[in-house]
Amino acid sequence: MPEKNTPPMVLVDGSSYLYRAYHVPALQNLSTAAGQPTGAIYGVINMLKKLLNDERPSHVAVIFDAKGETFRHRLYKPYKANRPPMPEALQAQLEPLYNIIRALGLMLISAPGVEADDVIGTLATQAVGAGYRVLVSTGDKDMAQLVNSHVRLVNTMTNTSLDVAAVIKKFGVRPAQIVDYLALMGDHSDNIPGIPGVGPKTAAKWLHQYASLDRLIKNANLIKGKVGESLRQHLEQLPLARKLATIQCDVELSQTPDDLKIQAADGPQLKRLYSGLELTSWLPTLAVDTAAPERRHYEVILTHRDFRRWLARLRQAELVAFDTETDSLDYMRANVVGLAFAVAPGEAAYLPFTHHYAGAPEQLNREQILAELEPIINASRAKIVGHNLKYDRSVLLNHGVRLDGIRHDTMLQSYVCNSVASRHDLDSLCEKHLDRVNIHFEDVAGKGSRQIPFDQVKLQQAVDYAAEDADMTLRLHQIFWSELQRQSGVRQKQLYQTIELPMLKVLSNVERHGVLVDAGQLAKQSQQLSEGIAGLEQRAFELAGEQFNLGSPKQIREILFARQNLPVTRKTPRGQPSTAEDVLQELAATYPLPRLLLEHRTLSKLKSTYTDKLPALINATTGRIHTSYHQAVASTGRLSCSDPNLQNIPIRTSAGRRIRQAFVASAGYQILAADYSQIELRIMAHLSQDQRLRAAFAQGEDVHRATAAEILGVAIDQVTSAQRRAAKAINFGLIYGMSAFGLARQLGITRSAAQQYTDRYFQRYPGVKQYMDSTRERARARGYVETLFGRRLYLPDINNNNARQRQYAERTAINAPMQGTAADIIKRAMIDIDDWLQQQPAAGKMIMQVHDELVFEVRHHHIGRVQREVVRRMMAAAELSVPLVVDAKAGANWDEAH
DNA sequence: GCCCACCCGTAC
DNA sequence: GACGTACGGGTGGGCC
Repeated sequence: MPEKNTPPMVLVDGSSYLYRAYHVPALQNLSTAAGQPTGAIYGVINMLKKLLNDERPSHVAVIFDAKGETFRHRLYKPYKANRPPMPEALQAQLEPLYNIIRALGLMLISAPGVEADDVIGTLATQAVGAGYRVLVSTGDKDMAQLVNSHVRLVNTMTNTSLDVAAVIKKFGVRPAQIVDYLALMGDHSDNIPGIPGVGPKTAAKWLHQYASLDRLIKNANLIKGKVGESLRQHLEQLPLARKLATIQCDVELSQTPDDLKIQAADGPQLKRLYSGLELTSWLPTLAVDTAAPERRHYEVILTHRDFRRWLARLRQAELVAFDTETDSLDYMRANVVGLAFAVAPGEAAYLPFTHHYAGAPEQLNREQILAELEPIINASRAKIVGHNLKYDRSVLLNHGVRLDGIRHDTMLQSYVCNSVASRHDLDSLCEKHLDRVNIHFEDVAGKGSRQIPFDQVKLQQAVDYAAEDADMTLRLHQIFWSELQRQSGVRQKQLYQTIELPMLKVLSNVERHGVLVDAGQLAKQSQQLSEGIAGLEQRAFELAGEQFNLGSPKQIREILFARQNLPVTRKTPRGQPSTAEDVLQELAATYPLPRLLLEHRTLSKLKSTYTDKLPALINATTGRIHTSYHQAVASTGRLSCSDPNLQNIPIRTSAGRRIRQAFVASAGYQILAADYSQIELRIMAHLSQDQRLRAAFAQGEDVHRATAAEILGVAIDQVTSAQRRAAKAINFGLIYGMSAFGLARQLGITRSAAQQYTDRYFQRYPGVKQYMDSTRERARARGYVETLFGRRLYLPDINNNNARQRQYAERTAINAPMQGTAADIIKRAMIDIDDWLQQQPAAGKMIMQVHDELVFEVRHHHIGRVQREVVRRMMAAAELSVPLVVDAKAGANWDEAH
């Protein structure tokens, strides 16, 4: 019996592919500069590649019709007589196409005197006899006669597949009746006449009624009506038509099924062929094409005997790709449902523990097996490679098992190789780097309301999915690791190994410890906010003269600009009148309603995003909030976090700060907050080496005040608060690559005034000007910018002809080195501090990172020592040519610690 | 009911 | 069009 899990044999109807590709309009003009047509080649090879990727066969033959007469011509002179000869443009593509197929390591068969159909029929029959599962790839419906429980048709173009049931559904007859069905209908393209007036419906109906052509012929007299008459008139042609439609399954061939095993591809030959045909888009895929023919051997581990065998393999392996399957995305609540390992490409296993559904087999004991595995996954000689192992580490800790033997994480590898890539999840990386589409979680577990937890997924599917993920992780590691080995990747490799990999564990510790929030306090605030919101609503309704939804920009727009005819000063990117904060702020000077809307927005934001949301996220077991830090999201190297986002807790307004008061410490502890002062401007001073800016920091001046004094030409102690505010806006604007227009808008001044400010700034700080110019220039020349520690940020649009996109890339080029270097520095500090804190577990824990700030929960009597040590280590995280200043303060809650 | 774009606002 | 990096809430439209 062919195993469902073993790779299939694929028999490709090359001729059917060839004609279809030739007639694709988009491919018809494809040719080399010298005029060699290549469209059909391109189309056929693409379809083949897709087929190989989709079906992953172990054996393949691509079969073409050869020249010359066949037995069908001898039986029936007019056979295929109305076929025009092969067009010259197609003829010319045959030899190169054959050569590529052979170079790909695939068996090519073109046997004179035998039609492709008969070759396929014969091979399929022999292969099934030898125990293979066979897929016939074709668009030709005649082949449906070959279908049985071991043979399926696949249509690569339409992505459909026909098994016995599908044949019955599609044609209304069983595969064995297809020949009779075809004989009744005839085949115009082969010039075989059918019974006039008989189409698919009638043919199927008759065969349903009489089971076979023979019995139909015997009962032809019983058929009524015009078609019955027609049948009786053409009865004598049916046996011949049947013979012509029957695929021969016993022709003489020089190949046996075993000969069709995929061979190693000939890389150099493929390269020559692709280059010669100017199919340059395929050159980058050569690595995939020429990879050793894929072996896939995925096992399920259900017995102790199998487990022992795999344990030995895991012990022996230099690297083990590892993945946990769980019942939840919440890393604090998730339970391990099963584990997947890969020890070599294609060699993977899934070890299920707790799959339960009707008929699920007995599985090994989770706790016992995890205990036996711990020496491997927690070994000091780390050998575990995984994808986003922070999650797996956490989940295993839920079972008391440590996963600290982490050697590599492919998500972090992808991130350091190219942080700009939009996504670094396993599925995306497989598509991008392995040129393959994985089984997605949704494919096995469903999505939305229909999603089932992984422990209810059938083992068969779970093995395919989980083992594949481990397998792919190992393969991705090989790709990324060789990229990082290259000379050009030396700094990224350093960054990966000394910053990103160690950060994984630090963040895991921070996440798992969590943050204590006072739910009672927040509930009280929610209540007060509700009252405030209700009051504002009432007053707004009175002013508007009608009720409306204050939370709907669309309705606000209607009330303000249509009903009350307030002036439109700014529009949204979609051309709608903007109701954004600064616009309402301006209108509030003249009209009463905008002020109410602003206050309403502030209050409802605080309520919905913070005071309502945070208590809902408290973990029932720990009583604390456990956020998720994302280490591979922000393109500059910063962290981000979600569920909840603790990096945007309000601070600027007093109502907002009350939320910070709810971030508290447990009994006997205090909150300690330590933040870098002006770190990005200091980095700008360091990177630009501007003398005046460096001097300001060296002398410990208030940098915004100093900037104001410089550009306004006043003494430093004469700077007014408005002047300082303007200088601060300029300083921030510089970091963000802001234009004079943006500065003008920010400060509410004219564009020319803003231009004067920036001109004056660059006059006084020429080093900064030079640095900005050279950064843009280098970005244009190299296509990327980098941080002090070698983190690279690619800027594909830096030379884009579209001014908008190009300017956007230029602003990123200015901002990324500063923002990114700051991110590198605080990460270095976190690693160092975490290391130190691990040695004094009683002193306290790191609980949050907010870009330039670290927050700790520290035992009372350790505060002084921890504060000194934290500040010292943060300052020592980088050696800049200006001082790195850290402010720190302890308090009963996060607000007090500022 | 689910998904997504849009607008807006919070942080650094 | 015009200031970088994030996350997320509410609305409202489209889709099933």
